[in-house]
Amino acid sequence: MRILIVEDEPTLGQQLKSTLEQNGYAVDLSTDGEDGHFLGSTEEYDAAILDLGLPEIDGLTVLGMWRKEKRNFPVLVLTARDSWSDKVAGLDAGADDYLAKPFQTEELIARLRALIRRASGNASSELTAGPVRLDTRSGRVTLAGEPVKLTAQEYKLLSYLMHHKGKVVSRTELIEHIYDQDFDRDSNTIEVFVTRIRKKLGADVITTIRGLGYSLDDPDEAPRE
Amino acid sequence: MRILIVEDEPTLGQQLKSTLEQNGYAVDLSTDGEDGHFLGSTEEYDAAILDLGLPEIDGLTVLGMWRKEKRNFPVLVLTARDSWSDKVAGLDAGADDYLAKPFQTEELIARLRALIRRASGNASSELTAGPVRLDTRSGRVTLAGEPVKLTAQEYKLLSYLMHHKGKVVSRTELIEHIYDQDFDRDSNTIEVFVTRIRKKLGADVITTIRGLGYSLDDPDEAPRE
DNA sequence: ATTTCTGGATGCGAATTCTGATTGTGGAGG
DNA sequence: CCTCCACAATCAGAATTCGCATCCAGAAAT
Repeated sequence: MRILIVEDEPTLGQQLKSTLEQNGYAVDLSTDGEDGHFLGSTEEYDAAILDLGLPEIDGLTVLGMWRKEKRNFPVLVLTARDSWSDKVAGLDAGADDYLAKPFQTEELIARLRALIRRASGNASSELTAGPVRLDTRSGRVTLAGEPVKLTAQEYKLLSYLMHHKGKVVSRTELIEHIYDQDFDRDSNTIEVFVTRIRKKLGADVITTIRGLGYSLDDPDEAPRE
Repeated sequence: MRILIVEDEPTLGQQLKSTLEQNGYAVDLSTDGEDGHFLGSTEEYDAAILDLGLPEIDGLTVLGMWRKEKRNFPVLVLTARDSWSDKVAGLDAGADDYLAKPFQTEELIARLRALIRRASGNASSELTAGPVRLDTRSGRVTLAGEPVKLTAQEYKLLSYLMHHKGKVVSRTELIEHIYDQDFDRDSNTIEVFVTRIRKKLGADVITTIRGLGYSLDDPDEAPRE
């Protein structure tokens, strides 16, 4: 985990840096707003600790710029001030947490952990197979980056296959997982939907294993002979 | 957005509930740990406010159980105690934020907003999608700069969609997140409100994915990769 | 008391799914 | 090497489901 500290007071900054490093973080320390903003814009951090009382550029401004640039790492704001209106302003400006000086280092560490944990919680789970990409979180499918419109059943079928990538899935298994309750077993809907998916995503996405079922393989992972 | 409050003191609990409701949240209130834990386990919340000093079951225990059950909504912990060691314990138990009693309601609201914002992966309190802009701080919505008057429910629905921009959101999910506990789940209100929002903001703001739900897309957002 | 808002009902129109028939294909056995 | 057969793919029309607009009554706000 990589952390950026923007803190103008050298003693505190250094102390924080070494404490965090002892806790297993990689830390960059910047002592003024401009430099700090630049680092946050160009490097990849898992979180930032930002002092509001900076010389030259104010901390809130730096935060605002990051957010405008779509820099979405969580930011923990430090401030000497303790009025709730400042806290509200900071939180609404895009800060994720707030800590008033002076503080216990343990509390800082705990809050930082909480921030990072929370931020990693909404990583989108993506399933890929060749050029096909399915985001289970947003329910979206793309083919080579281009969004593809799938109907409800098409999506369910593809989703099941992608969750079992590389495995041979029988027609029965598909019917059981796509339809609730019992469903007319001798119907060829599965074939129909496989056809339709192939039309939208390319014929080679789903492989037919004659007599057994279908399988979805990732050409990137299975080196072809 | 739907919030769970677990607070044993009835006066404070009721007061919080009505304040939050005035701010456009759907709120369920529980006055003891067991019931609170049950609600948090079975219903869908966008955040919870949890008092640590509960009778019978301790707040930290409730929190621990939720986390063990993989209930990942953000939790804001309230406590009368003010020692940092308690804070650290709370945060490490899986709390996402911490507020010591007594507190300013404004700060609570601001922290709650920040929690929900971050939980949905948004950095800024200004949510935009094409010409539509929603300011979670003021509760205002503009279309191409022009202010638009939305009713309470319209705002709730739009707000939820904008917090989950790009995601396909089912009707069930919408009902669960903009209404509280007791509400008739099979009614067509969602459709009605979607229609009304489209009338005010333009038909193309909300996309229908037949059989799956609705999704709000940002045309400005370049499809990544 | 008046106006606005909410939530449920209804019927229409359209997109989607299903059915059944037909055409296509691989491979085992002659 | 060819044939045949079982299985798979495709197609088009039918049936169904789903979503939308509209309306109305009761609730809530002003």
